[in-house]
Amino acid sequence: MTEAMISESVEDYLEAIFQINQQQQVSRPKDICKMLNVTAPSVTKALKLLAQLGFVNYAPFGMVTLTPAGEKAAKDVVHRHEGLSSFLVNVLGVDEKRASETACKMEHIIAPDIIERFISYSKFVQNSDLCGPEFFKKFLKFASRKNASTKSTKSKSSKSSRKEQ
Amino acid sequence: MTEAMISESVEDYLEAIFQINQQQQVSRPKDICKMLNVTAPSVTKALKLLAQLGFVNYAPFGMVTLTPAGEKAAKDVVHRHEGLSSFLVNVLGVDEKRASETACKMEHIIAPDIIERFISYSKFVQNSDLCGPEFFKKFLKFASRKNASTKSTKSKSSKSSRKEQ
DNA sequence: ACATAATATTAGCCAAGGCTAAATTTATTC
DNA sequence: GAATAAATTTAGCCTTGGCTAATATTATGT
Repeated sequence: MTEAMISESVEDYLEAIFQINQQQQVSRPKDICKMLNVTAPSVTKALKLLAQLGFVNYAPFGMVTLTPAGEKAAKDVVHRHEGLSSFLVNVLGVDEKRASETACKMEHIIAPDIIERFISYSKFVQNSDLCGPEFFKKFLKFASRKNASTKSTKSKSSKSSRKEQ
Repeated sequence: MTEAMISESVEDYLEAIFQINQQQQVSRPKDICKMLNVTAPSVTKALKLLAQLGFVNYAPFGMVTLTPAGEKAAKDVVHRHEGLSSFLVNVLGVDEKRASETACKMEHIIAPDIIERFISYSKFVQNSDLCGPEFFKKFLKFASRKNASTKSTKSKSSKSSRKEQ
């Protein structure tokens, strides 16, 4: 009923600020620009919105920190991001960089309980000895075989299955 | 280099038109409205764009059909949709309806080669006897255990994808 | 065939979230 | 402590893709 709905963009900013603050206590707009690949005016505008939503402490020309609510929301996004990213890496064998990029998009659009399923699955497969450690290797072989016979992507190089661009 | 980039919205319209045409040869704007939960003017506007992109045959007050290019693009979207949907149902145990809703969002944002991974995985797990038929059941149990201890979703169901303002 | 209902279209608005250019503020350097 | 550089903000534009209200067209029922 309350809760105001958080847009994808807002989630991205929260996540970015959280990450930056991990390393330097506070965020400056410039850092956020770099992290999200947007221009400075976009960041200013976003910060005003975040402040208005009660997620950040912000005053013009000042440093940016997360409020408790912002911290909570950010941690939630990060949880989803990391869970999905793990899934992509550990279950599907996607390389780290692309897994993170992909998680970054998935995290906003998939319902939380389904995201938890992804996370559970990832954990399950890793713990489970129902299928040996063979399992993952076999899948990678299976997937690359499929890949070979598929028009799907233009996939530039694709010379060695993993890490294609 | 060419290829013009297809937006999410365009993909949704293509998919909808394709599905409708499966059952009734041609689509009328009204059907598209219903399928996508948008208003008639939105459909008109979209159809003009689709026609301009060369994906549909459309004249005001006329029926809508897909051009060969539109057909190709639509089939591609449908392939991704069904593959992802299968994955969600068969690997993660999500129910059909929500799987379809979720696939509908995932299909636009995940790179094609990664979508193929999802699809491969789904097939692999189903064929593979590396892990018995126990595997899926055990996972469901595992997941519901996890689930119990999670606040996760209010899930409000949002009956049909778009438009929750 | 004509009145009414159903469909489509046009016109124009709105919000989100980018962007550039210009102005302002803060930092740095001699 | 000026002068310049760097960072930030303001102002205003643009595109996408919805929407409503009003208009126009097509279909239907008697």
